[in-house]
Amino acid sequence: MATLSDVARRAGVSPATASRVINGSSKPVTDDLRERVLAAVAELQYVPNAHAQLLARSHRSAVGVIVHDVSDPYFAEITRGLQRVATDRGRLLMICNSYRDPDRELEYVELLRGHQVAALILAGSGYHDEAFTRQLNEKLAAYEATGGRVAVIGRHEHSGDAVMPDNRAGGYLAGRELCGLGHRTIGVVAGPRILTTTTDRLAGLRQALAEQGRDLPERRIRYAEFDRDGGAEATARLLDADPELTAIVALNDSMAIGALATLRARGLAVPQQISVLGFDDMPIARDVTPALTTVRLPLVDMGVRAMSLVLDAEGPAPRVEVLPAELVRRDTAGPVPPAARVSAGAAPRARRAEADS
Amino acid sequence: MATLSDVARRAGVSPATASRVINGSSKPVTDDLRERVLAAVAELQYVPNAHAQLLARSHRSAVGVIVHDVSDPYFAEITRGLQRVATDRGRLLMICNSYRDPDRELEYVELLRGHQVAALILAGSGYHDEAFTRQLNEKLAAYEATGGRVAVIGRHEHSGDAVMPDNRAGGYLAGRELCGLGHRTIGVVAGPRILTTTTDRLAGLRQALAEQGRDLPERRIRYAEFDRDGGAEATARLLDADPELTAIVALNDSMAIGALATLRARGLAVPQQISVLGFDDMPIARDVTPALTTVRLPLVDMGVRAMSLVLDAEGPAPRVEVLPAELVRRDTAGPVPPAARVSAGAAPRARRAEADS
DNA sequence: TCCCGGCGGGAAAGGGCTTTCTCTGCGGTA
DNA sequence: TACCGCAGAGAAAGCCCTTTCCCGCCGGGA
Repeated sequence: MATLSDVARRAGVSPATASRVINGSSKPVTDDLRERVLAAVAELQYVPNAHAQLLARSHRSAVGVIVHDVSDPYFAEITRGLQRVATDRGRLLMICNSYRDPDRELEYVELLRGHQVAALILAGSGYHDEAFTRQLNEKLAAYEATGGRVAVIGRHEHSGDAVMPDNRAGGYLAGRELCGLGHRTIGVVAGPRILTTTTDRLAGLRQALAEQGRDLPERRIRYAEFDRDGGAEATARLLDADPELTAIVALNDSMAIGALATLRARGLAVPQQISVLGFDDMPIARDVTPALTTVRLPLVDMGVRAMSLVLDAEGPAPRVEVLPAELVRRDTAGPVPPAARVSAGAAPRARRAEADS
Repeated sequence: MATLSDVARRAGVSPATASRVINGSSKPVTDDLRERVLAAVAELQYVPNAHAQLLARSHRSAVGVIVHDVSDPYFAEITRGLQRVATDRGRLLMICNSYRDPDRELEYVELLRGHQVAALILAGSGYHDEAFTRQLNEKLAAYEATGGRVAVIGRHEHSGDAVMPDNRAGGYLAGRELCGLGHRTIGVVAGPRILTTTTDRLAGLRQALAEQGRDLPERRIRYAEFDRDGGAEATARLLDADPELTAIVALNDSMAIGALATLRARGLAVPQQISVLGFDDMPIARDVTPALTTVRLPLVDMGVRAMSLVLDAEGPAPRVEVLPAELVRRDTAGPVPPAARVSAGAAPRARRAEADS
């Protein structure tokens, strides 16, 4: 691997001059030397050692991002927003997938700190886990103490800058919509209960139902992985336990798609026999059939805001931006089927029997 | 930011000793000193500067990956495979999105070289572009000359190790399936014509049709972006020009989903009135309605193979692994509708008229 | 003619870490 | 008791850059 002094030697100049030419330093260099250096660079296919540069320059430029999984559309969209701003400002992004493993998350904070990132963005749900939260906060505090900037997306645990989707309001929107359509027996396909995202969305849902004088019993909630297969499985369990369900709220769109798959397999017509509501409005939501009614979160915008927060000069107080959720009506949510409206027992049961055959 | 010498000073030892403790060097250190160092590390929240480490150690460990876009399911799956192997071997991955911009691709090769990656993996389609191909090859050659390992996935341009999905055979499979179902007027929704993936798949398709004594005229091909919206748009153009189409082959699943959307909007029933075939078999393919008939590529496995190629000791000749494509029959491809079988003109035209109303 | 200012270039000092080499001090053998 | 060998710790030499500081030289003004 050619080094700067190789280039300098070949060009017959000092490393200092070579460096100045290569980096377009403000210090003037005669055209003659400049050309010789450039020629040497080309001949040797010289590429500066990024680590040596980072070490020599003091200013840090890259930004670290920790997400659950970039290939999950939820995070893919957020990342798109992060990227957009980062690219505009000439920042490099280092993206790490924690796969929702708290330990890995902690490790990545260290790793990114070690890589001297100028800022750190954690996206995804927080955990109901005191010990972990404390550890993470300590690490983040230590990082901030050395001048690092931190922002979180959708996580309560950090006391600093944050972009918060209004999960609770979103849950409320879902609940109100379903109540408005006359649904009374609503099942929930939820993500892991340790995630604050799950509990926040549930809380909003509960509130909407409470306003109608109803509650959401635990037996109508099934917790599973926050993905397609988790949704399919949870829906199956829900249906087995409670055949008279007229609506299912999935706490994210991936789960909703799984729910749709299970419903289709069981021959239940959506929305004629049973309604489904998703959450997030990821791009594929409009392309499933029937197109998914869901609660939209401004995912890309969340990324944009978070990156701006972290790159812009620090404001006075910790800045928290709450971004609103919005209901997107498509084709999976409809009025309660007439049979269910009359009796909450007999008719749906018959339906189930026929569906499972 | 605490440095190693801060730790050493606090522990009352030399930096050398501190380094040995922290890295678990083979050189023995007394328990007393070891504990003092560890305590100092904890108190100072010390994290080694990764750049300084990389600079001081000679051996390179990270692997660079250049893909079109990780959030595109095609690449997400490949990346999953890459990750799996990399994680098993304790390698860090640096993933870069080129967004299919050749210049950016070139830049990323430099960037990753500058970051001293031990190996480089380029995934995605090659380009029909002599100049670019030559430039890329030069850069890769220069990198390999300094001991870097390179593997490409699905790209012809590189003469070294490669993992090649059998795009041509896949195209052939698609063509044969449709011929077998009796289709004679087949439209193609293709990706950018500058991509070798597009032309390879088309070539296979042509070959299958040729065996039945048919050809695939250019007017039945529409080139667009390799994504959902590209597919939707190309399908619309295809239908406008050729209403008597009984089948559409989309050259990847994203485009197929776009095609389905357009068909739905125009009220054409799939597969009763028109069949659709996808390509890749990305995870969502089974969840659209009707579930997508498609040509499966072993995406995760492609990633696994490529990473293994690059991390395993170099074999003698450049190793090229061709991975087979496989037809997955689901619900979007059916026999030619009776009307079309009789007349290739009148009936479908009527159908179109009704659909557009 | 002399001096000064400024420009273009190089020497050298880091930046934070690893690792070889060297040194000290101890126990053991002759 | 003198010497050897080795274990454990430190000194110092890089790794490859950037950047400050300094030096020599040239032109211009007095």
